[in-house]
Amino acid sequence: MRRILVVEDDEAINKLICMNLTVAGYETVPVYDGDSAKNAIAGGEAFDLALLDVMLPQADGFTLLEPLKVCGVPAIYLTAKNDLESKLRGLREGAEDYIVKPFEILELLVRVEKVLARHGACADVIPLGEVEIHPQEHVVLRGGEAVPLTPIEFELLLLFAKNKNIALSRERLLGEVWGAGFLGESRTVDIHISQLRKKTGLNIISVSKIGYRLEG
Amino acid sequence: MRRILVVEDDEAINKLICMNLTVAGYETVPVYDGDSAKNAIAGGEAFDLALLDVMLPQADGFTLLEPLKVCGVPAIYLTAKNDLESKLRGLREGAEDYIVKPFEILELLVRVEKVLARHGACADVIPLGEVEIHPQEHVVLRGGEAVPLTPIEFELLLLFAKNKNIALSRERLLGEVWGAGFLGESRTVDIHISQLRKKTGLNIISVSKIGYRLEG
DNA sequence: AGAATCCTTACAACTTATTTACATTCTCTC
DNA sequence: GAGAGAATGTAAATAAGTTGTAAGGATTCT
Repeated sequence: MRRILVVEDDEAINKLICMNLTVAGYETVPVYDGDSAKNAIAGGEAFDLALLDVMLPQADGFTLLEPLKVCGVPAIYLTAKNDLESKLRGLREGAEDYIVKPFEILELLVRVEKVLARHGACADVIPLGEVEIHPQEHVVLRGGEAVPLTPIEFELLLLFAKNKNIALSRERLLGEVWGAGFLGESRTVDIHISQLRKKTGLNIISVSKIGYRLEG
Repeated sequence: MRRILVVEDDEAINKLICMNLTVAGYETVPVYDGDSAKNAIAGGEAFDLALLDVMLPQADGFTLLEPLKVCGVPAIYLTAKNDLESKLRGLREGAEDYIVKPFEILELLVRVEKVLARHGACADVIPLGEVEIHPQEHVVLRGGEAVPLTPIEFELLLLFAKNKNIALSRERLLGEVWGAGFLGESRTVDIHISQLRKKTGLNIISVSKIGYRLEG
C-alpha cells in the first residue's frame, strides 16, 4: 500500500484530503506544521508521495522539498493563492506538480495517481533486518550483497516474509511453495529451511511437530 | 534542440505560444486543426513534446493522444474551460499535464521544461553501459559500432531496457514481444536471449524457473 | 530465387531438488 | 532431571529439471 504524507495546517482540509485518499486506497500520515513534517521525513518512515501546503506555520513548504528530494520522495504542492511566482518556484525546485486551492478532490486523486505511476517502479522492497527482498527484481540482499537463492528458496522466503511471526506448517509450506500435488514423503522442507538460514542468516525458528516461524 | 508540436486553432494564441517557446530556445511546429496534427505526427518528424488544444476543428485533442503515445511523445493539454471531466480524461488517458486557459506564459514554460526533463532521459537515447539504444532510429550501438539486430531482438532489448533490473517472465516476454496469441511451446525465448547476449554483450541474467533480468 | 528471420530439435552443461544417512537437539515420561 | 525416543539439522550423493546454444528446416520478405 502507498503511504502519503499530507502536510497541511488547516485541519478541516487536511482531514478532507486524508479521508479521500484513504477511501482511494492509500495510507495517509497527516501532519500540521513544518517541523512535524521535517521530523516525519527524517524519521525513517518511507513515504511514496508528499502533499505539501506552501504556507505553513514554522518551516514553509519550500524548505521541505530538499529533504524529500534526498529521500527520493516526489511532492505535489497545494496552495491557496494562484500566485505565479510560487508556482514557478515550486516546480523549478523539484516538485512534481502544483495544485491551486480550492481544487476538486478528483483532480487531486488523478494527479496523485499520475505522480505515483511515474515513480512507481522503485517502491517495492520488503525489509527484514539486514535482509531486503526485492520481489520485482527477484533479488535478495543481505547487508547490501546479493544472496543467490534458488527458486524454491525464494518462494519460501517470500512466504515467510508475508507471514512474519506466524508459524507455518510443513503442509502449508508444501502446499503454497510446491503446489498441491507433492508426493514424496520426506524431509524436503527441512533441507530448504536449512539452506535459507545459512544463506540469509534469518532467524527461522523450528516449531516442534508443526513447522517453522520467521521471527523479526 | 527540442521540437515542440503546437496544436491550437486560435491563430493568435498559437502564435503567442510559438513565439515564447522560440524565445525560450525551442523549435516549434504550429498546426491549426486535428487532421494536420495527425499528419504531422504520422509524417515521421520526431517531436519531443506536443501541446494540444482540446477543442479543435476536425479531430479533437483526445484522439491525438493515441498516435502520440505510440511514438512516445509526451503531451500537455490546453483548454479554455476549467472542466473537471475533460481534465481527468486527459490525464487518465496519458497526457503528462493539463493547463487551463488563460494561463501565464511563464507557467507554460516551466511545465514544458518539467515534462521535457522527465522524458529527456528516455526519449532519445537509452544508455546501457557501452551499449546505446536509439528507439526512434531503431538502432543499437555497441561502443559506437552499430549492432545488427533482428526485429524480435530489438523489441526484446527495448523491453529489457525499460525494465532494467526487473525479472521478466517468459510468459511476459512472449506476451509483450510476440503478442498475446503465441502457441508453440518451446525454447524460443531462450534462443533469442542467447543471440542478444552474444550481439550486445549485455548482462542478461537467467532467473531460474522464471525468466531473465537485465542487470545494469 | 535468394536472403533474412524465426522456430524446432537435440544434446551438452549446468543448476536445483530430493533422498539418504548420521549427528544433534528437543520433548516428555518416570 | 536423567534417559529413551522422537524430531530436527545438515553434509554429501544422487536424481531431476533448466538453461545454453549449434544446426537445420520452415516461413516470409524482397
